[in-house]
Amino acid sequence: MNETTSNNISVDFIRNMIIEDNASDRFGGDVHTRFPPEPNGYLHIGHAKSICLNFGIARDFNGACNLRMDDTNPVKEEVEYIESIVADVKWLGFDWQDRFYFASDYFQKLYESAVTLIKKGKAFVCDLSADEMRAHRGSLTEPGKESPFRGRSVEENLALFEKMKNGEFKEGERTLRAKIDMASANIHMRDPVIYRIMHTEHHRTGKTWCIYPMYDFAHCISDSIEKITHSICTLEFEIHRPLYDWILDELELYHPQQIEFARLNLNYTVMSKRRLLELVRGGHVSGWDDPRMPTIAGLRRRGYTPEAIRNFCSVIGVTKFNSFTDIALLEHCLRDDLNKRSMRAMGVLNPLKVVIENYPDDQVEELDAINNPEDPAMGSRKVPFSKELYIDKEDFREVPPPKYFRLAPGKEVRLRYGYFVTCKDVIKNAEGEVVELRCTYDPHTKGGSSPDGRTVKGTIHWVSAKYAIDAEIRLYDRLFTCEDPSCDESREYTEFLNKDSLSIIGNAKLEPSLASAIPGVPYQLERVGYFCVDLKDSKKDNLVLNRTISLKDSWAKIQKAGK
RNA sequence: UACCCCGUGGUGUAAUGGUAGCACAAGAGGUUUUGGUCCUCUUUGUCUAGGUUCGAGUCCUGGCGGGGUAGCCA
Repeated sequence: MNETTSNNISVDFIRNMIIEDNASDRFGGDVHTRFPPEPNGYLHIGHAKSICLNFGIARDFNGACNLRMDDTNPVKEEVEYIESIVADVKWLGFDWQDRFYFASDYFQKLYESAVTLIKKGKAFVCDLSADEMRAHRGSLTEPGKESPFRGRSVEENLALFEKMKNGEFKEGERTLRAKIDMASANIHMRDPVIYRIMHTEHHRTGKTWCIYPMYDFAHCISDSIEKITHSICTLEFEIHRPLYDWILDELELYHPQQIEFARLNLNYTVMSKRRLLELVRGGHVSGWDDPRMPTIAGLRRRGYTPEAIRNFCSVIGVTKFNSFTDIALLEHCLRDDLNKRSMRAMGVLNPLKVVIENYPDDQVEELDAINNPEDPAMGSRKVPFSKELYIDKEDFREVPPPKYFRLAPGKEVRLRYGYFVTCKDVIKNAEGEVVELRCTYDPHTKGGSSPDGRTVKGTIHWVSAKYAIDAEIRLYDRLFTCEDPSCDESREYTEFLNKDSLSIIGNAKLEPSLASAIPGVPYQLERVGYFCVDLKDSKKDNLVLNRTISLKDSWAKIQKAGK
C-alpha cells in the first residue's frame, strides 16, 4: 500500500464540510470552534465526544478552539461546575490557551444588539404572561396568534426595554421578543423570547443585570463575537438553526455556520445532566465523581485515562443519526490503553492460605518479576517468596471441572515468576470450607520453568503471607441492569439501578511493591484486572484500590457456555 | 398526524455513481510463565417499492420506520 492509499482514511461529515468551506475560501481558511458548556452540572462522556470533536477539528485544521461557559441562566449555574468543567477539559488533554470566555462577558453587547433589533422594528416588548404566551403560540399543527403588543412603536419598545433593564418590572411581567412569524411551521420562529426578567444575582456579573438573554439570542451572537467559523452542536438544536441565522442576518453580524451532530448514547447508563444530578442528590451514588458515573470526574476516579477516552471518541465517529454505542467499545478502548501502560503486580482478592511444606521455614527469596511484558523499558522488580502464601480462592477447586487448569488436589501449577507447586492436602474448617492448602514445590523450577522440560497448563498469582500488604478493593459493575434505563416512560429509570454495582473487598492481599502505588497511575493485578489508587479515600495506612476494569476472562466464557 | 433531520451486519461506522470495507461484539483455531496481550480464520448488512443510469448504499419519487420540535432551560 503506498502513501496515498494508506492516507485515505475517512473523515466525518463535519470535517468534510470544513474541507469544502476551506476549498471555497468561505472563512478565509480559518477554522475556529468552541466548546460551550452550561455550568449547571458535571461534564460526562457525551461531552467528551463534543470536546474531542471541537478541539480535534481545531488541531486538525490548524485552527483554534475556545472554551466558553454558556452562563445565561443564573438560577441554574454554579461556580463549582465551572471549576469542574475547566479541570475536566484540561485533564482530557485539551488547551484553550487564553481563550476562556463566558457568555456573560457579552451581556452589554447582547443588550445593545437587542436594542438594535428593536430599532429595526424586529423586536418588541411583550406583556403576555407565560401562560398567555403559550396559548398564543399555537401548536405543532396549528399556527400561533400574534401578541396584542406586537404593534408597539419603536419608541415605546425602547422605553419599556430600558425599564426592564432598570428593574422596574417583576419577574415574568414582560419579555423582549423577536418579531418574526407567528405562522411559521417552525415554532422557534414564532416570535421567540430573547430576553427575560430575572431578579437573580449572577455568579459573575452580580447584580448588574436583571434581564438575561435567552440561549438562542446569546449563543449565535457569542459565536459571532468570537469569530467562530463552525458552531458545532447537537441534533436537538437543528430546528433552532433558522433562528440562529435570522438573528445574525438581522443584526448584520459576522455569521458562523451551525452544524449539528448526534449526541452520544451509551448503553447501561444514563447521560442526561438532569438524571445524573438526581443520582447524586438521591444518594444513589456517592457524588458526581463516583467511579460508577459516566462523568469525566467519575471515569477519572475509576481509573480511565484521557487517552482511552479520546481514542473512544475517535473510534465512535460522528454522524447525524441517533445511535446507541455499546459500552463494550469504551471498555475495549480502556483495556487497549491500560494494557500498554500498566505496571503489573500481583494481588489476591479472596485469600486462601497455602503452605509450601518442603520450603525452608524462614527462607525468603526475592524473585524477579517483569513490570510490563508489553514494554521492556518498564523493567522488573523483586517479589518476596516465602513458605506461607495466599492465592485466590477462585484458583483452587477441590473437584476441578473439565478444562480447569488451576490448582486442585494432586495437580501441579506454576506460581507466576515463582515455582511449580503441587497440591498435596486440603484443610477444611468445621463448616467444611477449604481454609488452607498444603503444597510442595519443585526447587528446580525457580522463576517458573522446569529444567526437565516439563510444563504445566496453569499459572496462578500469589503473594507472600508474611510480606503482603492489606488493601480495600472496590469492584464496580454497570450502574444499570438494562441497556436503556430511560426507555420505558412508565417506569422510573432508577428502578433499573444495579444493586450490585459496587462491592467492597476488605481483606485483599497485595504484593509489597504496591505500598508505594501512585495515585493516578494504572496498575494491572495480573490475571485479575486493572486497578488504581482511589483519589479520595485511599490513605497511607489504608490503601483503597478501585478496579477500573477486569481483564477479559475467557475462562468465565467457557464456564458460562458449559452451563 | 405540522415541520425538520435520519435509516448500511448484533453494535458503532466507511464507501462522495464503479469490487459493500473497518472496529467492537460473537464464534473457531494458534502463540503464550497473565485463561491477559498478540496472530489467523468464520458468521451476519445497504428499510421498502418504483424511477434515472451501461452501472445506485450513493441521485429522484412514494411508502415504512426512528428521532427532534409547542421553557420566560440550554
